[in-house]
Amino acid sequence: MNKQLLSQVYKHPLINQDELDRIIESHYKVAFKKGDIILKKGEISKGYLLLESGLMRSFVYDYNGNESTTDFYSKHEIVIEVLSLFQRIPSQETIHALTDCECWMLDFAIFQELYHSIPGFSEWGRLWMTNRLFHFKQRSVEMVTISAKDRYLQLIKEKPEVVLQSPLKYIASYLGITDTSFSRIRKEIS
Amino acid sequence: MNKQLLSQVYKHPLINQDELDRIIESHYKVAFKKGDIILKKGEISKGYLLLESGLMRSFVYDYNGNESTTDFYSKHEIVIEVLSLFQRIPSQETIHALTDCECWMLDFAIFQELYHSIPGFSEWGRLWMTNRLFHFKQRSVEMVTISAKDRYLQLIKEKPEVVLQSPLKYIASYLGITDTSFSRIRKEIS
DNA sequence: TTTTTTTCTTGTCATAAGGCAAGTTTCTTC
DNA sequence: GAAGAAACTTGCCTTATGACAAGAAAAAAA
Repeated sequence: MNKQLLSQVYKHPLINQDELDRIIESHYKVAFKKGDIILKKGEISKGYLLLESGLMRSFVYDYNGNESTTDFYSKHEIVIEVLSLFQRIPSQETIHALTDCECWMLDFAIFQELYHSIPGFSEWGRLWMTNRLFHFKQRSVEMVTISAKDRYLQLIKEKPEVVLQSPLKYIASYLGITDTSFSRIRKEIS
Repeated sequence: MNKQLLSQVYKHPLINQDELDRIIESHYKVAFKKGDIILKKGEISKGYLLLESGLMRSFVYDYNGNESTTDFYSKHEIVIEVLSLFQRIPSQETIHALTDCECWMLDFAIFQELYHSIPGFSEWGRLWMTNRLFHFKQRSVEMVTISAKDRYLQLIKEKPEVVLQSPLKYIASYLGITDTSFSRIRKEIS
């Protein structure tokens, strides 16, 4: 078991070595093929994943029934549908592997056990949640205050792997524009 | 001490009566005047508020230096800057009272104590956080998939008090458009 | 009340992005 | 490797929203 990645992700001042080991041992390995659906709209999420390698995306259907990509997940990131997992309700989102992926899985029941028995782990969880909240708040501001072109340039900087590995249409739907417009922006930039 | 509001907000299956009382007793009353700044960009948040009455908004400065309203808070809602409070870092956001407000305040240190000694409270907190995350994720999708006019109609439905009490320019910046455009939309609707 | 400031409206013109449709190019898969 | 299906590009025209500026109305201050 390669603990490198896991111990890096769960690093936190309030988590000691024993606890860290316990957390790490609770994960198990899973793999997905390109195109696999990890979580489907309507299902209840059973746990979350840590990406060892590969690329995933999550999306929802907007009011017009079009897919809208809400996020990309690349290696060393946590792939999770928070609302479905923690409220035990059917997911609005669908999670989709864009490449073959290797992951570490943590089941909900075990997560709960760790969350309530290791104070540092619940701090860690809150910290993570806080960052996500910030991410989406910022995103909702940027979606209207920055032009699509600049949002694209920002994405290139922050997640170059996405631009290299994802089909254009998913990037376009992440940027909130049509693939036609995105194609034009891309042309303009290169 | 009016416990009505507080016990309603903290209602959760895993919090028993004793615990609920302990939580409620930890809050103290504060009042703000219209125009007051509750938290200023650059300060570290000292705790959070529960609005008994009144209206507040939070905003950030976007890349062009313009104010962008990120949220409105009306009565019975929690007014908080999550990132600053939980990560103990200077706030990006500013929180601003749009009317006179009566609030219940909970200090960070006391919150932490409750969070780590009452399991139901940390569940409650995570649940709340989950809902906020959902809110902003959805908002970031809607900001580009729905027209400004429809976002306005939605706001009227969901938070009519905002439309009645907030100056037009803050609503416009919440919708992500200029006040000029918003004025035209409003005209068109009425 | 009068003055000043802020908030809101309206006009004209510019621009980013969308809708639709026709073509290419690149992947699948049989 | 040929056929079909996706993915991507390009052209033409429309539309939502922005930028700037002038003025009206309302609210705050004096």
